[in-house]
Amino acid sequence: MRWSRSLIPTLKEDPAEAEAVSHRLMARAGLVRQLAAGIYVYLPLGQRVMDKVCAIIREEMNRIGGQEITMPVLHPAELWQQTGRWTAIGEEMFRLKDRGSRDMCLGMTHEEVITWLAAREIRSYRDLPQTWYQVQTKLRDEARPKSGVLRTREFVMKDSYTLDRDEAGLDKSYQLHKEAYCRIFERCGLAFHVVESDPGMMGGAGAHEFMAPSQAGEDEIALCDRCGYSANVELASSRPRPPEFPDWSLEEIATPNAGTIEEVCALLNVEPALTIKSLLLVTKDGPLLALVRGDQQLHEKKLSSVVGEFRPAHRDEILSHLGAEAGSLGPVGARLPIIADESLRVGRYIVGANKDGFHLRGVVPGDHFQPRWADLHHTRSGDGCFRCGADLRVERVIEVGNIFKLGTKYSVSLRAMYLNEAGEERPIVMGSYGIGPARIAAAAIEQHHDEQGIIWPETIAPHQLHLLPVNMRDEKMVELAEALYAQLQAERVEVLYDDRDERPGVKFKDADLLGLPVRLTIGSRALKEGMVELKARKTGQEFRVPPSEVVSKAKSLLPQWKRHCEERGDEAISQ
RNA sequence: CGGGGCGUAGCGCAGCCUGGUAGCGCACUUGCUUCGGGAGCAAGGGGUCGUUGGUUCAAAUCCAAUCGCCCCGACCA
Repeated sequence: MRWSRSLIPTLKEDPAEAEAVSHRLMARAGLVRQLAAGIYVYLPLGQRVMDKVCAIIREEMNRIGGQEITMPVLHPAELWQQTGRWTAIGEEMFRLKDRGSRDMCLGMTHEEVITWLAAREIRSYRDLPQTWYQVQTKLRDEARPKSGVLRTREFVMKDSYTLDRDEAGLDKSYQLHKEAYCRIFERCGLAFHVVESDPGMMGGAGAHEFMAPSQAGEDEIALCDRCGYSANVELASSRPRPPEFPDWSLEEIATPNAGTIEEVCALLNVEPALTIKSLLLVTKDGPLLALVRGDQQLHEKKLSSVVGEFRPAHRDEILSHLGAEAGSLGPVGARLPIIADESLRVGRYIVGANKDGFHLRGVVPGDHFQPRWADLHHTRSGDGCFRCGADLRVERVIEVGNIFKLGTKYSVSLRAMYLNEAGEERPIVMGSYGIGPARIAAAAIEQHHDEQGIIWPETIAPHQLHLLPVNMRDEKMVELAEALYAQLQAERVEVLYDDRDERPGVKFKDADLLGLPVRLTIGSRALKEGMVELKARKTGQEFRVPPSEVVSKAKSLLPQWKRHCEERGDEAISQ
């Protein structure tokens, strides 16, 4: 590709609205432009990256027996009403009416459509298993689009769905997807973790997420380096380190004007881990006192998975149920259901006395009050792994893929059935699997860049080689550049030829910004000795070679590319 | 949806507090010089100051409403 004839609008400065590294670099390198909040145009280089990523995804999906289809973006409401998601999903779904006033929506995911298709095309156990996938645009009216292409309202997703006759079949399909996904992210040059995740509204029996470490991520995962435990913090269990418990006996102590944990701790000169945070909540079954250790955070999702929806109590409710203000609440003597975090099973603590200005010291949970135990705390770095006890590490990550065991949730509601050998009607057992190619591209940039710009993994770089003649007014240089351009193309090396009549500094800066794996510089310095220069973007290594050796040297600097070419035509792994 | 910030030339910004009719850098056009890390000189083109309404002799500037974008939080199939 000749730069002079291409749309590659690089920017010297960061766009004002871009904060995340990948957002800044994608805009500056001329990969994307923003049309509106969470809506992006992919320019030629950005499109090439997306094409590369999608090609890898398609290869790996086909390898596990996936068949590509394309489902519609526009869906009739009826399908979504049948599964209950028409009402279960809120404002995140784009809804509209057609000219006949029929309710329609824009597809944010395709379980409904795929199940509709399965319901009408699958009849017998002989038709199973099946793996169907598409690479298609999803629309979600996100409450807050952010971080460039990391969270957008319109985005391309590879989504696939497996159809099996039973759980065992699903397990196998699920495992194949898990392995395929690992290969995809590896080939795209990403560092990533596979973690257990919360199946959430997708319903079903199990789920994993593929998480690429990055500061720009929105999720956090807990990792154990010793036993390999890894989970989204939404789900992760941990054992907070117990403090040294003083040998307190039970007594009431005055704590005037000390309401918050910090104030109480400052007043009594103790660490927060020796206190208990008591929160009065209102559930649909009435008031409930929830307890976590003073240095811990209540994990609202964990609690609501145990007690259902809840809200904090109002001041008058607190006064009427416990007879004290929020700063002096405690479980002792409370005539309320109490739920306490597991980490409180041991120790002696300071708790509110349910009497303004007083606390109780030396309270032993399970002894002085009887709670129901549950995992309610937020996992933090340094907590003990609940499996092996080693220190957990909490890392910020970008979710680049997820896999769900759906089970029969959708096949039952949409009547996607098959007949087994005995002639009995059975619901199809389904799985659902998603990957965001734009997130892969952005995560790759987040993980591979420096002050000067992007450092693309070879496999998803928009081009392999950046051909840079230093001076386009030097006939000899141009002659050689043109010859090498033709030769490299003939050898199927993807070349971006910077044939612009720009000053060298501009071209070098842009080359670093675009971050193609190999730069081929043709300049007067080396040319005097009949040489040209090859430089690896990643390592900064430079090589002087005669023009005749450019192709072989360039290829040796692109091992991934070479291996990828050799691998083409691999036999598919059948299911 | 709650909190905060910002909308002035293609991009990045100043001007606003203290009203007097718009400026800087980059980019762009032309010419000359320059050519291995974002060149220099000279001459140009380009802006209903997000929008609407109000105050005023006069509004980019003050007031109100509204739209848009970003960040934090809530939410997130």
